[in-house]
Amino acid sequence: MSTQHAEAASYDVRAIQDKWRAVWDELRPFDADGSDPSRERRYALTMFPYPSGDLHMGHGEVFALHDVLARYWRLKGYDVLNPIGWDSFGLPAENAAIKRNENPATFTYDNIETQAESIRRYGVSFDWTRRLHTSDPEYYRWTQWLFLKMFERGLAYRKASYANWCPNDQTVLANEQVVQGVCERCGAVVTKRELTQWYFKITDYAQRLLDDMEQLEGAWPERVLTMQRNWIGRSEGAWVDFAVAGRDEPIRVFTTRPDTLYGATFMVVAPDAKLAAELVSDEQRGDFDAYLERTKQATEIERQSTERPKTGVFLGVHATNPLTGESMPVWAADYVLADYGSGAVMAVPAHDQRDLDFARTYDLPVRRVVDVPGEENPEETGVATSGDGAYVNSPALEGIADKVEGIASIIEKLSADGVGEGTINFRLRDWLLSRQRYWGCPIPIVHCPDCGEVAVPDDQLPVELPYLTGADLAPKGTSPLAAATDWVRTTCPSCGGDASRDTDTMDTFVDSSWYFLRYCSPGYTGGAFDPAEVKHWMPVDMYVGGVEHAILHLLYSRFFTKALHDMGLVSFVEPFTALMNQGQVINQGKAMSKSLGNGIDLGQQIEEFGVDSVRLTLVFAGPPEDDIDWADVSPAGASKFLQRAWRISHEVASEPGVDAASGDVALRRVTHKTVAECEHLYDSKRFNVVVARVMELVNATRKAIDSGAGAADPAVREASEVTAMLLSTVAPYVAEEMWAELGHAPSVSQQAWPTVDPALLVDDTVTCVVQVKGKVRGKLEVPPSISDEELEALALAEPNVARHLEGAEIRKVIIRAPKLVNIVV
RNA sequence: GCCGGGUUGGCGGAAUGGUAGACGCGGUGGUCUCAAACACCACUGUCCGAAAGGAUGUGCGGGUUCGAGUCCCGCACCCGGCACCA
Repeated sequence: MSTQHAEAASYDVRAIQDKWRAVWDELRPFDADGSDPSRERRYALTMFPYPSGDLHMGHGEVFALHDVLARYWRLKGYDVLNPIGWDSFGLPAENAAIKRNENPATFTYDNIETQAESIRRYGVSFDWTRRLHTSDPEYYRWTQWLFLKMFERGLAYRKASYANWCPNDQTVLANEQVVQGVCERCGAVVTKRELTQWYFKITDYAQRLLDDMEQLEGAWPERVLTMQRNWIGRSEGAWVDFAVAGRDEPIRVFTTRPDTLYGATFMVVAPDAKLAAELVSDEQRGDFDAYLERTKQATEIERQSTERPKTGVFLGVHATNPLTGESMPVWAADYVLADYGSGAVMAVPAHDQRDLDFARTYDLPVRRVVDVPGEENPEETGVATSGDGAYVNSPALEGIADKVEGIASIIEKLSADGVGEGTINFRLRDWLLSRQRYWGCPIPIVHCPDCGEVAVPDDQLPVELPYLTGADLAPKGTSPLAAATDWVRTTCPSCGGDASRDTDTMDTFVDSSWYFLRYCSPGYTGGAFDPAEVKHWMPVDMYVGGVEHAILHLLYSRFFTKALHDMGLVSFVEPFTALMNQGQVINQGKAMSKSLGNGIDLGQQIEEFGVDSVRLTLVFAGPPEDDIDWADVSPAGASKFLQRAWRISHEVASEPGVDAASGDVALRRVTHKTVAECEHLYDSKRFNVVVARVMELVNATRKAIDSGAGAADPAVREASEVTAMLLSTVAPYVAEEMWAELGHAPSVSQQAWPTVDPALLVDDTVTCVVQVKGKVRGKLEVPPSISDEELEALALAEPNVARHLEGAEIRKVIIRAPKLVNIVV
């Protein structure tokens, strides 16, 4: 037999890729059906790509992992929706267009065609009939429609505020797009600009975004839920009003420690909050203006640094402590943030480190009101205390030594006096959605001198982008659309007078906040989506994508879904019932980068090893969420295995349709156990282990052919057919080829999941481990039905066990028939 | 600082509280070959031993249990998130 192997048969990787691709195009086995409402459905979704150049390794991994599940679900008989599209608005296309003196559509749609071709070659089982691009007017018409729905309900509004500004991209950014003070996209240091911008009122949904995470617990990665919780930043406390002499409005502050109110010795207001400018006295105005100017110059990085010494300026006014009636100086300092809480705080230097640092810098009084056991007086040590302890200098809290109780008690007192109330504050800010760039969805609003902000009527949507090219797109700090004067000039839909269009475009995250709904009915013209189709397909059963969207896209999509729910447009409140974050593909311990020269090109790997081998390599490397170091894996090994698997199908010597029941029982047991176990493994997303089980099946089949039942045994055919089916989820081309070798008509991906014979899951004999004092001293081959008594007798008779029992007294025998006996001496 | 996740051979990784290291990579030896490649077979945690067998072993220290990689307590280190958020 070894002579045969010396010229081992093999399949032509490239030929079968071309062959089966054509067959799939003809058969369309991956289009979602939807015609039978009683058939159970599954929605598999992968984060749609941005059309930058060709696919890279990261795409290769997401598509491979997500397709395993889609294909498994199809084998299980579900009607599977597995759509693909492009997130095709965005800056890279615009920057390329400026450089090449083109319109961004050229770059965008060229890249989309390149990627589409690569994805087809990659054999992903997408339903291409539902393909969409967010930059198509037929798509963004509905993005505008949804914006207007938000506008109608007051969820989209315009306000003047200090916004994050990226000096490189020349546009404002949402908070979510500023990471540690730099632009999430380009890395430029972000500054602040006062601008009037559009916002979505995501803060209205803060509590629900938090509460509904309960539904996602266990189905979303814990770290993503944690990130969202951190980002939303719920904080319980109270607001407290401090009266100011000569002013009607009090200074309102948010505090989580109202119980330390007796320790408040001064107030601090954010310099860039309106309140500061209102409060400042004439004598202090010069100093304040200078300080405010310095604050504005500071970058987000500088502003957020905790290392920086505290600075501030006295505002020349005093506020009154509502509990003690004491007069407290009011300062402005940039350690207080304008857009959190009310932009003002009561400073309790003894029990807040920041306040203490400030107090020591400007020689302000420190008064301890909580005596924390084992901790020194903060005034002397310079270390603020925040723990529980007996309240001191706090008449209203006498006898209380518990923080929770103290807080409740003070809130009650403040409420009774009408100067405070318990409240909840969030870190989450409203979503700034305007962008001063061209290649995005125009905001469908007309500004009328008489009527104000007027929605563009439905029948006039979409508001299409004017065709601009090259230098006309160059960032100037204002939207390029403003330069298209003919486009801007329009009439007011309300009064018919002269008016102008809004010249900003939307953040591209708006486009992607609802695309999963559009997939359900991509051609629908009666609205953004057909409610009946959405009801049928949504919510998404598995969403696969990178963790970098943990708080951007995923939070926004959750918000959109809830808003649409409240509008009565969808029946569910969470769009993605399960989420999987694939790891990164790295090389030699480091992220791939041009500067390191360690990049691995997906296309090149496919050229060398073929699609199936690359996909198998990515799936087999480890758990889906773990990073893959390309230096640790072996696409050549994957190739070898696939050839081995195929060769078996080539050697099978029985006819299709032969009854497996007469086949070799030992091999049949392996086959049926593999099917049963893989089902469980797929369901728990352990695809790497699925591959390992299929490898074991192939090994067992090889052995049966070479030194057992032989290639003509029906069990060998059964094993090979199961191998082809399981393999079709990971390596679709070779699986089809095997299926054809086995004499079947395509497509293997449309076959029904094999039926497991429960009788074959039980072995004739099982290995029983015999332990003495918990250590393995012998093994027995016993029938699975063996009784405890029989097993104990056999165990005690085992020679090596008997040797270890010599001279010892048996105290207890634990029997877990038929697998284990533990003898305690 | 707060929150979340992790730590298993040379490497990637398997293990409903019951044989730790499945499967693969790499390595060693062999079959085939004039030779090589391909393929196939065997071995491969560490230490002692010719073998039988024994000792030891899942980041560290304790605990629960007949039995712990798995459960509980404490600690170290690594990765990720948030952080002048009052």
